[in-house]
Amino acid sequence: MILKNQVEWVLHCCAILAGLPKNHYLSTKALAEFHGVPKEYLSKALQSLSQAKIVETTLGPSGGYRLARPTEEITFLDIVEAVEGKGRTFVCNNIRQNNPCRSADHCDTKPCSVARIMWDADEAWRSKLRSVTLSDLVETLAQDVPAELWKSSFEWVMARA
Amino acid sequence: MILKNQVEWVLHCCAILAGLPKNHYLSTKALAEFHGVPKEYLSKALQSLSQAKIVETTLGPSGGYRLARPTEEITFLDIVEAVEGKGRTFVCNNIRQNNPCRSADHCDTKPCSVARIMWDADEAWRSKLRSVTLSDLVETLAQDVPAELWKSSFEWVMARA
DNA sequence: CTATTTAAGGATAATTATTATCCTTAAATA
DNA sequence: TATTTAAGGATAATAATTATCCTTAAATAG
Repeated sequence: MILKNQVEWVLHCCAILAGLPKNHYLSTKALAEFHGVPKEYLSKALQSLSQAKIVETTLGPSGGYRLARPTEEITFLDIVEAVEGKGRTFVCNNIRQNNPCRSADHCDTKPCSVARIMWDADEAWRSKLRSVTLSDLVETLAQDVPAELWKSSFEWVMARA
Repeated sequence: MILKNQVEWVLHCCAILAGLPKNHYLSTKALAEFHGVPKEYLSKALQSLSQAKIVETTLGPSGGYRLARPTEEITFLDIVEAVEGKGRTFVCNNIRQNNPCRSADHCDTKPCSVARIMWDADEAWRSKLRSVTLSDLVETLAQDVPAELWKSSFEWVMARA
């Protein structure tokens, strides 16, 4: 069970968009080139972000993407779910219904115990992702990325935004 | 990103094995029939449990599987990892290395910030699964499953164990 | 000793999900 | 008007999941 590589891509894209000055847009082309990923396929992932209202777009030259909300109001969960979907990692097929000892009219009152436990773990995962915002990420990156590289990357982006 | 259906199967199988008296084994055939799942494929999942030392086996008539440890010492994480592997759900391809502003000899000191956050969420998931044992599951099932069905299921199993 | 039952594991096939690529359309803009 | 862009449809390539079938060797019952 592995997340799509698009998740990694859009998280990094959002980090870049987070550093963009107001009223600037960055194109799929620039984002794909910056991260060294295929433009057409990245485009699909960015469309998912757009549908999820995490980014907004404009067309034409100097068009592209920008964040739709302040960085403090965009969580990792928002971004991950936009690409990966909101479904749970554990799907309960209710195999307890196949128990040969069950009467045909047996009716379950609660979800399966196994599923409840697995879903609790899912929720712990979600909860953790919900607790981290893009703002937090930018803060961490600002500390981790050498000042030199931080500056040149910003300039690279601004030459295209 | 969805867990294998084998995860659901083996969790239910372990619940059944947890109710087995000492020195009894239950075969793949019985477990597959009880849960209404394909015997051959379930067998692969049970082999994984065996390799993970969660269950132990014996051959021949009246052979099959039994738990290798007390129920309090088998966690959901043990079982899930046996089938699903121990890898993380987020794989970092380190796309920051593709940043065109990087000098060729640039060397990262820490793992990528994005990955660290995603891995924290993975760990929250694992941690939750590690906190629940087979013993806990059996306790919950004992409350959820009607006494009638509980009894008849036990008898069904014992007729084959 | 023999026939049967069983788990283990190899080989392979079918199905589904992921990872793309290409093309058309319509909007923005220079 | 020509160019640039996102959106979205269609399709293909690759990989993961979900099986099925077969052989081998160990345990056991007769």
